[in-house]
Amino acid sequence: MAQSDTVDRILDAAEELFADRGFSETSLRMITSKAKVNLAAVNYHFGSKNALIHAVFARFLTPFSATLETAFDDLEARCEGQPPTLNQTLWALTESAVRMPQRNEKGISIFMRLLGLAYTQSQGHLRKFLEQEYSQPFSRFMRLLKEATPQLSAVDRYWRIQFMLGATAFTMSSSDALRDILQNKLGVETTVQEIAARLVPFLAAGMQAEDAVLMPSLKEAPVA
Amino acid sequence: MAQSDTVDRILDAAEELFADRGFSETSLRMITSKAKVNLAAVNYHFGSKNALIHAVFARFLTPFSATLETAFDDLEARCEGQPPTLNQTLWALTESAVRMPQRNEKGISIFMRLLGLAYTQSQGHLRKFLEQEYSQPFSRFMRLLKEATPQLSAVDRYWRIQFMLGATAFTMSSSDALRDILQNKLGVETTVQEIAARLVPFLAAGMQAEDAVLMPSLKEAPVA
DNA sequence: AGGTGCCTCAAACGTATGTTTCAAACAGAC
DNA sequence: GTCTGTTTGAAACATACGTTTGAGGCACCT
Repeated sequence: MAQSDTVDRILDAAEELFADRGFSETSLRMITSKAKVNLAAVNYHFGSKNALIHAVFARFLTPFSATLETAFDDLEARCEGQPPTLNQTLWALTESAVRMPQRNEKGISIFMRLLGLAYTQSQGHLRKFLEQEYSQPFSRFMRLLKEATPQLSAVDRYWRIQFMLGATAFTMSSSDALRDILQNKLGVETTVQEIAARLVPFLAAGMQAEDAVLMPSLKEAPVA
Repeated sequence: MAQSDTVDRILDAAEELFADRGFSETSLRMITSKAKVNLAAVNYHFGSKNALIHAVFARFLTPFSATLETAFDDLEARCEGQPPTLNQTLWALTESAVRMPQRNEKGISIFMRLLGLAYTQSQGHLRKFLEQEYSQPFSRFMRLLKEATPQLSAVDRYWRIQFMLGATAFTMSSSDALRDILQNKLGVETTVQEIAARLVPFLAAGMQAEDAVLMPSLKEAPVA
């Protein structure tokens, strides 16, 4: 075997198991036995379980954020000073994700689920790690979003970004299960690319929705 | 003390801790010590930790699904045969949630987070429990959605419902953290009602977006 | 007073977890 | 071949978990 292919085997097994079962619910013994590796190897190579979790994210996120930066560079160059539209920005992100070299057939969806879990499970260390490690492309995406939706108030934009993130993370995170259901119910096959193609228009439309009206309950029952 | 106020103290503590930290990350010892109750009381009154989780959901969900049913009844009666609009349907759901009698100041948001966790954490027993216990109002909501969006193909509708579910579950599931961020960044206070008031227009707009176009990467770079 | 159910308590049980240890195996340099 | 630093191996460690136990308390009934 190549020099310490143990490390990669651990990362592969951990990535898949974390995505399937969450972080706390995945033990080191599950990981090492799936990876066919000795238990102590994890602590030897990574130091701790938390550090392993960080490494799983870093292996995907570091090349991805580089890809994303150049995609944004291209986009801004093509727009010559004018701010890119919302659709363009969302597509730049989506295509960067979809075009990432994929380790196996499950591809991007595993990682989408991991990102969803990172936000959902209250693993303080993970959020802190992600925020301080990948703040640059994140901030840039936020800036592009802001320039593409100047009509929104900061608060509206903030919440709608959360809604976008939620729709994306949730859908992608369970896309395997959802695809199966769709297959059984309607007999339709679906790829991650097609899901993305459906998701982006949904997100763009929601992002550009009319301003929220007052809640009907505060006045009368809603009509029409 | 009143007859077994222990049960309620356990439920209160469990509800809050589960919402804060997730199910696996919350131990019975945390719950019983927060509730100022003996450790064995959980297994005595509920039988197991999983059964306690179910009880936490049932305490909220059972009255809620009753409220929701009457809300749907009212809505359909008001529409006199015509199918309710998408906005009406979403508002009926939202208002039913918001109007639930709240046990404490944190109110509905704790429970929204629990529902999000239920979908996110891969606790098989929980999803099974929720699906077979509350399938009726769920199916009814789905039927209303279908009648409110006749222009969508079944596949489009299916995916967009997942997007809605994701935006809702994800946002609500981390709404405390998000509110804190918003508080610190922009100095704005936000109630769950206000989040819901922002969420519904976003969802409705996304649900009714124009049909998805082909993915730009399949042809040329996106312009305008 | 005595007895009966329901409940609480402290302690223990068995198991699973993350981590550590230390000897053995291995690779490459001399 | 021998030495050196790195990696693997089986076993143990300490801790935390969910659950069970059995003795005790308390209220209520006859």
